[in-house]
Formats: sequence, C-alpha cells, structure tokens
Amino acid sequence: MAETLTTAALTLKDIAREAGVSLATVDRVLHNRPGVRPDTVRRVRDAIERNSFQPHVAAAELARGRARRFAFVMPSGPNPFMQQIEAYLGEMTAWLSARRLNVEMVTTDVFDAAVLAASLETLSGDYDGVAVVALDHPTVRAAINDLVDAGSKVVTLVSDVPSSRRHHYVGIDNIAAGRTAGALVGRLVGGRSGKVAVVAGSQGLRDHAERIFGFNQVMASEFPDLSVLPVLEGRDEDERSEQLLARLLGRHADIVGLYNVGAGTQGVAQALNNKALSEAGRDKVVFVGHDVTALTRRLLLQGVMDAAISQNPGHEARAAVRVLLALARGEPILREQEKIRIDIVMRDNLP
Amino acid sequence: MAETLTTAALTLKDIAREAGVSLATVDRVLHNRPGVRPDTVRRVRDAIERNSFQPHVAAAELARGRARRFAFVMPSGPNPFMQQIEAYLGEMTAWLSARRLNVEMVTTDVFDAAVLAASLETLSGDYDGVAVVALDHPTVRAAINDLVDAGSKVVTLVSDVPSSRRHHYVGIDNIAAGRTAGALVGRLVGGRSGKVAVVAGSQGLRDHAERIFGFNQVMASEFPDLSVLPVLEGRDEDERSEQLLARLLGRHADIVGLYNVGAGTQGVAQALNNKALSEAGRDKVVFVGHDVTALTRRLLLQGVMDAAISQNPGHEARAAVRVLLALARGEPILREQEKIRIDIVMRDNLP
DNA sequence: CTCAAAATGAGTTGCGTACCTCAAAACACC
DNA sequence: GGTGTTTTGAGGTACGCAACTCATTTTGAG
Repeated sequence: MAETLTTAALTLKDIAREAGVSLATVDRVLHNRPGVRPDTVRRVRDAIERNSFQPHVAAAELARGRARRFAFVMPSGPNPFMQQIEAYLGEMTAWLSARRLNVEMVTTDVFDAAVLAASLETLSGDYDGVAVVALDHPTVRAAINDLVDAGSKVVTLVSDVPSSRRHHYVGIDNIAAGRTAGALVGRLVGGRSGKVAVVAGSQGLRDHAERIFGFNQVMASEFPDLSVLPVLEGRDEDERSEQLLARLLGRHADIVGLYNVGAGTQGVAQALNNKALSEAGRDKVVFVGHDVTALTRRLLLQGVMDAAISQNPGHEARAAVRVLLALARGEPILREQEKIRIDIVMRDNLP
Repeated sequence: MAETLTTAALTLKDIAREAGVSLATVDRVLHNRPGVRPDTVRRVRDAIERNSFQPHVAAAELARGRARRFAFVMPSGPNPFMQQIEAYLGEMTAWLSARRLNVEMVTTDVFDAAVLAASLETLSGDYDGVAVVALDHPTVRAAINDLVDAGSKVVTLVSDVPSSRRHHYVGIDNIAAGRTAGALVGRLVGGRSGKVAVVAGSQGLRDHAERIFGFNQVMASEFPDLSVLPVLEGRDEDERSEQLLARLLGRHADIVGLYNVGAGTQGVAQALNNKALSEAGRDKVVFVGHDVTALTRRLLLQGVMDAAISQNPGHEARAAVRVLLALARGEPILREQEKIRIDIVMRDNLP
C-alpha cells in the first residue's frame, strides 16, 4: 500500500567510515584530486556505490561559495522565437538568484561563423556554462571545443553542432519535425491529389535541411498522390518568400498543400491570401509551418494556417539552464525531462 | 551585447543592517514568528523588497535539517498511465535523494470517495506535501481541506477538485483536450460526411465529462457534416467497450470517426479491426484516443489509431514533485513550466 | 636499511540559514 | 514610579560539504 522511493540519508562521514578511510581521502576521491592510490580510490567508490550515496546538493552548493556564471549566446536580429527564450529566462530571475546563478545574455551574429566563433572565444574561462545557438561550421566547432577544454560546460540550443564536443543538445530532432509536418500535410489534405509546395530559409541551414529531408521521406512513402515541388529558398524574409510562392501558385493550379520550413511566415500567408487566388475558386491550401508566435497564433485562429510544429521556447530556455546546472554540479541529467518534444499545435490546443 | 539577468547576492545579515534590526528579528519576520511590532515588520519587509533579496535556497535547505516527506496517492488498479507516473518517479530517485526528499507511493481505490478520503485522513500531519489523483466528491473535498489545514501542501494530479482548497492542480484542461480531439477527428475524416462514435468510461467522471463536452462543442460548430452518436459507456473495460462498439458499428454503416475518451482501448481497437467490417468494404474509421502507452503506440504505428491526445505522464510526475517542493519552500511556482500541455501524438512524432 | 616521495589522517574554517536560549530594552498600564 | 508584558538584541549551535593545511604514516627505489 505504501512504498518509499528514496534511501537513507548518509553523509560523507558515513562513507569514510564504511571505506575505512578519512574524510579527506573521500573528498579527494570525490573531486578527482591527486594523491590517492588506485586501490583506495576503488574502496571509496565501492562504499559510495554500495550505499548509493548522493552528496547533499544543498550542502555542496553552499560550501563552494562562489556563484555560477552561465552565458547564453543568441542571435542579435529581431527573431521572435529567440525573444521568447529571453523572455522566459527573464521570468526565472527569482529562481535563478535563489540559487545564486548568474545568467548573461550575449548577442551576436550567429550566422557568421567567424563572428560567432570570436564571440565564443571571448567567453573562454570566464563561465561555468555556455548555451549557444550554433551554426554548424568548422570554425564554430573549434571554438566550442576550446570552450570545453577551458572547463566550461557547453550546450547547443535549437541548432546543434554534433561533431563538436559539446556536452548536450537542447532542441528538437528536426528530421522528426519534418516527418511530422509531412504527415500533417498529407493527412489534412484529405485524400485529394495534387502538388505540395515547400518554402525554406535556406537549404544550407542544418535544421532546415533536416526538416526538408524528413518531410520528403514521409511524402514519398505515404502520400503517393501528392508530389512535392522544388524547395523555394525565401531566406526567411517575408517579401522574398511571398514573391516566390505567389509565382509558384500562379504556375501550378493544383497546389493543395504547403510546408513553410522556417520563418517568413507573414509573406507566405500573404501569398496564400491573395485575392486573385480565392476568386479563381481554388481549394484551400493546407498550410503547415513552425513555431507558435503572435503571427502564427493569429493565422491558426483565422484558419489560414492549419497546424504549427512547435518547440516550446520556454521549455528550451529552462531546459538549457537546468542542463547546464546539472552538468556543472556533476549531477545526472534527467534525459526524459530535458528532451524537447515536437508539439503539434492546432487551433484548439493553442497554448 | 551582454546583459545580466540576476542581482547581487545579499545575505540575511545585510538585510538586518539595512533595516536597522538584528538577525533574530529578520528571522522572526521571515518565518512569521510572533513578537514583532507591525511597524518593525514593515521596515524589514521593505528592506527585503528594496534589495529584492532572495534567501539562499541551498543554505535554507541545509539548515532546516530534516528531510521533506511527500506522498503520492494513486489508483490501485493496473492502470498503465498511472504506472508510467510511478516509473518516472522511480527514475528521479537520484535527484530526489540528492535533495533529501522522501516520496512515498500510497495506492488506494480512488474511485470510492469514502475509501479515498479515509486514505487521505491517515496521511494527515505526517507529510509536507501530498499529490492525489482525486475524485471530485464532497467527502474527498473535505479530506483535502483537512490535509491543507493540517499544514500539508496539496496538489491534485490528473483529475482536479476545484472546489477544494488544494494549492495547485497538475494536469490538463480536459475541455480543451476534448476540443482538440474533435478538431482532429473532424479534420482527419477529410470532408466525408457521416456519423461519429464516442466511447467513454463513464460520464460521471469529471475529466471524461469535460472531454465529451469539448468534443461536442467543436463537432457541432465546425463539422456540421458529422453527427455525433450517443456516448457509449464502456467503464474503461475492454470487453464491454468492444461489445458496445461492435453493436454500434453494426447498426450504423456510415460511421467515419471514433473518439475514445478514456481507457478500454484494446477493446475499441478490436471492434474496429473486426473482420466482418473490413470485408464489407467500409471506409477506414478515423480513430482518436488518449495517452501514449505500449498499446496505443502500437496502434498508431499500425495505422489503426490516427492520433492520441497525450498528457505526458513523466512531465506530470516531475511537475507534481517540483510544485510540492516549491510550495513547501515558499518559492514561487514557475507556472509556464508546470503547466501540462495537451500533446497531439501521431505516428511520426511518437516520443 | 635509508631516504625521499607518495599517500593518508586529523583537523580547521566558512558557506547562509534555521532554530533556540537568555538577557536586556522598550513599552503599556495603573 | 513601579509593575508586568511585549519586543528586541546578542549569541550560539547545527546542517553537510568544499577546500585547505600540516603532520604522520606508508611505500618504493636505491
């Protein structure tokens, strides 16, 4: 009827007694300090293991004294998604200062490898942890590795650099996101056959490329009645996206679906809402895009957009902080908790 | 370019000096202990406010000494959703014991108000916090209020008792969940017209009733071509659900959609997979249900089920612990973080 | 066996708060 | 003014660990 999930509360002193050594030696083992025989190390580790001893977080935190410094390296442009991340970090201030954590925002041009790498270099050695929205480029990869070597914990945010030695990635699986978009477009089109348009920022961006890959995968294998048109590269700009898409819609009368991979949503929506189009009596185009912002929220409510694939920015911000903290403390990471899920947002489950 | 989100690290001593009182007095104010003139209380509060002082969580936790005890009151039956919650709590053991938190599972018949209330009464006074999957019934409400009066922090889990004085509810908005299910069934049916079946556990359960309400709302207002059949009450049992549904499918040849509100999924799926049905050359029935379990996962992959509305059980378990801890510490709750979102899970974004 | 180096023990201090005691001061009341 | 009560100050101890010093023991190489 009742079952306890936790163990007794041992202290380092107990471990020392168990292992037959002094507190000083346990301390040396626990912090990988030199001057302990391998044999003794093993005995201490065994005692810790046997009793599944967990150092008291509060005591450890209190004893170390100095506060921890984390840096968030974010794009400098007016990106709503990033602004939301900043906003959520702002909401955590009480939480952060109660734990004596200092979080600093560093903005930079994350799309220029050299600039980004330079920004990262300036942080070297000064921070316990760094979260960075990273471009996947050799220069950036080197900068990240340098940070790691300097002792910082590094977490990539939103966009990963898998070839670097970063400690963790906080963000979604973009291939799965693309697959989900594909499934949604296919299903929501509802059996009609026709063409599907894809608008992306650039196929050079890792996350965009991966999403397109996943999207095509699903379309090819599961919706043979739908054919995907060549990807339009709108560079995440509204005007350009609108023009390209408008032209495409003009050329193909049988477009029934649209996947907008990145930003430029405003332009895409305008191209879809074009008067000439609706007057031609064409079917509604199923429109699936990314991220819940003020704009996409409105479009979903209006029925212009049918579904948004969303990675909760608040969750990303908080997860990044928690992961950095856990890494800095040497605690295990709750992988399930820190995993960023792919949310499907439709009108009725708008958050 | 760089911006800090946190404030200086003051201590209680600083506040005492600021307010012109001694440490003891600050302590009395902070813990609402008696024996301080209202005027002095104000001076201390002002000093705290002015400096936006935050007590050091780690120090407070260390000083109080004794561990905190939390109880989770859960249904005793073999409910996969609840089992997942237990499993996720199990994964947190390291996290919990590092914070000296004791979590105990108490199983009981949560569907019997008297039994549940009795279980709650036995916990009175012994726990810092209680999370309970609660039936909304006057007896239970009273028991919850008693717990609150005895000094425990109380959180309702999955199913709420809004009229009680519980401190927090960790779970989804079930009306919105029903609306989402409605939108999914409607959209995935893809323009066909016909009838929609609804299978629930019982309309007496608050969460089921709310889901049905939301579902009907959307169906009525947005999908006039679909008519919802009277709700089948399967009592969350497989056999009963299967029989009822099979009979209904036999009577109505034009059922195109199905919403399974609660459990009994196995039976529902079997009724749908009935040979006689497929041999009759009928269209596929769009099937939307709740929760991602081993079973629904399989059904989604097989294409039998089209979408699952999910409230992430891991998230619920962790949120309940975090909320109880924050309440016990007197910390503010990060509402955005602890809000349980309604996830739409389809084959391609299976977690 | 000798001696230096390596390993270990014993101990201290401090982190910021909770919680407690006891004495002193301020106050209210008659 | 004296009395009793309320309010405040001063100080101590404890929590579990990090980080450090210094003395002592053990070890291994010559």
